[in-house]
Amino acid sequence: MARGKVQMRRIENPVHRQVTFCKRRMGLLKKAKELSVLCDADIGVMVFSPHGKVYELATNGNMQGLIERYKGSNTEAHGESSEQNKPEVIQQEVLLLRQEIDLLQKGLRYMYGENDINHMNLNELQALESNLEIWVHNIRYTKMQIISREIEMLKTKEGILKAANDILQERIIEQSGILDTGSNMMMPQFPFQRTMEGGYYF
Amino acid sequence: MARGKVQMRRIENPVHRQVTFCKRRMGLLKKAKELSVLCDADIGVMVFSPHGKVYELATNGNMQGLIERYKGSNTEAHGESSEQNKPEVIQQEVLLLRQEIDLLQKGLRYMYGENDINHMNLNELQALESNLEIWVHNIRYTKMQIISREIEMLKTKEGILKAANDILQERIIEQSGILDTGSNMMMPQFPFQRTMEGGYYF
DNA sequence: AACTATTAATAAGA
DNA sequence: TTCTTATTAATAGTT
Repeated sequence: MARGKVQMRRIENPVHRQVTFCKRRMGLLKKAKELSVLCDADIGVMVFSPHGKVYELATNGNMQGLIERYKGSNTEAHGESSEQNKPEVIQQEVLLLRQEIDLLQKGLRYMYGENDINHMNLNELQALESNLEIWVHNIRYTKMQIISREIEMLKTKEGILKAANDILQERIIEQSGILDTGSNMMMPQFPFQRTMEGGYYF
Repeated sequence: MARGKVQMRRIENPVHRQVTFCKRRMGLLKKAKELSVLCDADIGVMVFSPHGKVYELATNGNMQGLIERYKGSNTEAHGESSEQNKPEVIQQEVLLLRQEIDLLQKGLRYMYGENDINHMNLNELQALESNLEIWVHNIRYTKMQIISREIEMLKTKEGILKAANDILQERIIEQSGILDTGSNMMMPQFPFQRTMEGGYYF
């Protein structure tokens, strides 16, 4: 949609294809989120890259729930479940639990749009409370993943620099020996003391 | 995207909402098809209207297949078998869901004191909601402080080590000059290249 | 459902 | 991957 039309066929150039995949995938998920928010719909999107990687979006934060719901609506339409010979009671239970969660999460969204909380009953509010923690947990988990990655990378850099330090120091000692001077006295105290090697309190 | 921006929140006017739902739903499915064709990806989209109607798209013509694939990619990481609907698996799922709910409810009760949630009125519940948000926020804030401190310290250490590197390198160059040998040729390439200087996504 | 004035998405280039 | 920009595509409000 820019700098020229694009033909609706597979992009042959692999680089172009990858770039477009990345951009349009983001666009698609954004559109899905918008539709969900604007129109109060639950949406699940699964994208399978040609290399097998999976990208997903479940606007209620629970793809399993949406899948259950999808299967439910599907089998209901056909009047029966053709494949599951399993204890249906338990499966039904999972379905109900997930549907409940879906509903409650939907209620949560009202909280941030308008104050429709006043129109919810005691049970709904109770469920909403439980959901807040789940919601917060999901966000927190994602952030923690990012932060952990960041810290790991910083630690790696630290390790590399320390190794570099050690090598450089050895070199100085070597050369000092060759010089045979008292210049060691002036040598800075490297590597620096290590501190704070303890765990991280996530 | 036309005749004025639209706020990203639920459209209150039911007619507008319905119209937008229809238009954007079509747009979403179109985008999904395009992405699929252009980038050779398989895509599944499930849209659940607020009234329970289901709209779907499976670019390979088989949503069940995509769901299986999704589940497979999800559980492969955990090394589980491909049998998703084994009674044991489902039972386990119910157990986990229940435990999660139980845990959250315990936390809520603990937070509010000894009061049983079931005996609370609307106002109390609303107060509880506020408290929960504050509570969660405080925990998150404290953790962020700790993590920020951690990252700051790592960065400081990095800076110190880099500075040390520079000094050591200078020293080597100096001493090499005194030696007046060709040993520079063997000098390692320090300091190491800086990479990953990007921001942190808190 | 059709029509457009606008906004949003994005292809190409850097 | 990310940013910018020139264009096309999507769509909000209207008819």
